[in-house]
Amino acid sequence: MFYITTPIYYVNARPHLGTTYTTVIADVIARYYRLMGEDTFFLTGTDEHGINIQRIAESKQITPQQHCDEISSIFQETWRKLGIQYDDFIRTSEDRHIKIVQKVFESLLNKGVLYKGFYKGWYCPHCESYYNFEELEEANCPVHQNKVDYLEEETYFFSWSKYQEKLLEYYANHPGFVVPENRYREIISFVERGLKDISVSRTSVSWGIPVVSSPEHTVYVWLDALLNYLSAVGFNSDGALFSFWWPPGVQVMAKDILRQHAALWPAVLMALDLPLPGHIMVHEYFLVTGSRMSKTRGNVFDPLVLIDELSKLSGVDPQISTDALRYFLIKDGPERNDSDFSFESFINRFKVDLANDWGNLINRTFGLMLRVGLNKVPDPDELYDSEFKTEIQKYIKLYHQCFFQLSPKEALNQICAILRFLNTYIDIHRPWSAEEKKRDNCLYHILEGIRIVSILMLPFMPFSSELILRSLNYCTDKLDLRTETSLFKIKPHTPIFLNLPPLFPRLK
RNA sequence: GGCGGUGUAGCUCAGUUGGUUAGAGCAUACGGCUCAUACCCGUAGUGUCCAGGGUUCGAAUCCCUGCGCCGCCA
Repeated sequence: MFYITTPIYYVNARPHLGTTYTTVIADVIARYYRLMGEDTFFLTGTDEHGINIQRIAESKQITPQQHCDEISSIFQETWRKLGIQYDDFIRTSEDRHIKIVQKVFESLLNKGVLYKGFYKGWYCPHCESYYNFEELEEANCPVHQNKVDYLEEETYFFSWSKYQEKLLEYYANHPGFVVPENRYREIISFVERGLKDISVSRTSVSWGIPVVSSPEHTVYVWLDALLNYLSAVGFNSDGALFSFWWPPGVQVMAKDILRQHAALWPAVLMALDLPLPGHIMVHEYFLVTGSRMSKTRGNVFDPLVLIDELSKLSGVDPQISTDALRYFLIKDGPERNDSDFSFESFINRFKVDLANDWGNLINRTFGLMLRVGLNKVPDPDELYDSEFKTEIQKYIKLYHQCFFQLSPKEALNQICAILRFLNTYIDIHRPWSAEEKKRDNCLYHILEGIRIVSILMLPFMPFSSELILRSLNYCTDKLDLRTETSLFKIKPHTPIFLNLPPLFPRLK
């Protein structure tokens, strides 16, 4: 049983490379677990409340709900095109979510971890937070430089401070709770410096979930948003479903929301007496020539445009371009450090790894078979190469370890190592000039290597991997990664379809 | 200003609890191959491991100081 989530994305903008990266990571891990035979539940969705959305809708002269419907469907469409295999897509404006949030709010009230107080100060609608006068820059928001309003409002506070010690104890007992380790240390240090109770309701925001016992309040967007992880799996509504999936094994996100997920969210769960997620997995940012992607800078990349561009350049099917983008994101994405994105680096990855190494390996193998008139898997004549086996098994083992350590990037690097090994293997055995038996033996091993790489590649590049496996006449239905990657499973004399055009054509 | 992160080859990065000549990929150069998408394979490198000091038989690794960049907070 494995439950994995992405954050729900705020509907103030369309999907971009950053949200795509987070979602692809989660999808890769989810696919991996499914292939490992686990029951897997992958959740993503959209976060739709708050004053920002209210204002955007006003400026577009539509209702907030209309605006949310529009953006939310763009997210769903984008993920579908990127091959994101989510099991559920939750929206915070849905009834099922609203009801749970309301129930949870009341139960937190009953438990005495929420209390009424007053919040006052200068409020920035973009930050959704208050500032002291001294913090303002020329009476404007220090972050956004826009006008701030003096507000004093009644609000509910969550007794975050009560959980400080419990959180620290939990971190100490669960070293892998936040991954990677530098973020784990960061959150400990944050909590050690002291938690202040935080406001979890607003009276000034109408586009939100009303508090049942006090309907002039709406639930603060952060609390609202975090609770999606509960409502999607039937907390307080479907006990069997909930106890089956809870808690999440992995929750993926970018570093900007570490604090909410690694300190606030666990405290809320503790208040509800619920088990905490296994791992909060944090990644870094994509940069564009050294600075952060943002709408105002105008340097935001749309994943669908990138796919389109690649297809135009290479003439490949959009599904292949999608695979290429997924590959690029995992291979070059900011798993542990911020990293620069450029269209050139994307194209370069396509050329070097996919066209030259992976695509070409298949092409040269199939081409050779065609040339010598083979259209079936050749017979190795019982001469299985044990060094070949040992070498590949070594990388497969590492591949699993990398997934276990939540590093899809490193897992992918193990596949690349196999590819290099296979290309070298052909060069050493020279099947094009070897006598027939040796030639067939070599080709058998190479085909087996291609089969294994395709299977290992399934979480990363689902479309192309399936295409290759199908041309090897290899059944991919309910494929189990654990059993299907044992060596020498490809059967001699199986007819294979060699007329596969270059999957990743070389670009000019 | 405080807290945290980070600084390793031209580029992107890996370096496990201190332990021989500091590694990988890309890019570069040279050689080989010619089945293949002018691909692939092999060889070669180059490094003030940000700087300075300290601990140690021994430091990229631990400690102190400074500098650069990033994030969060004030």
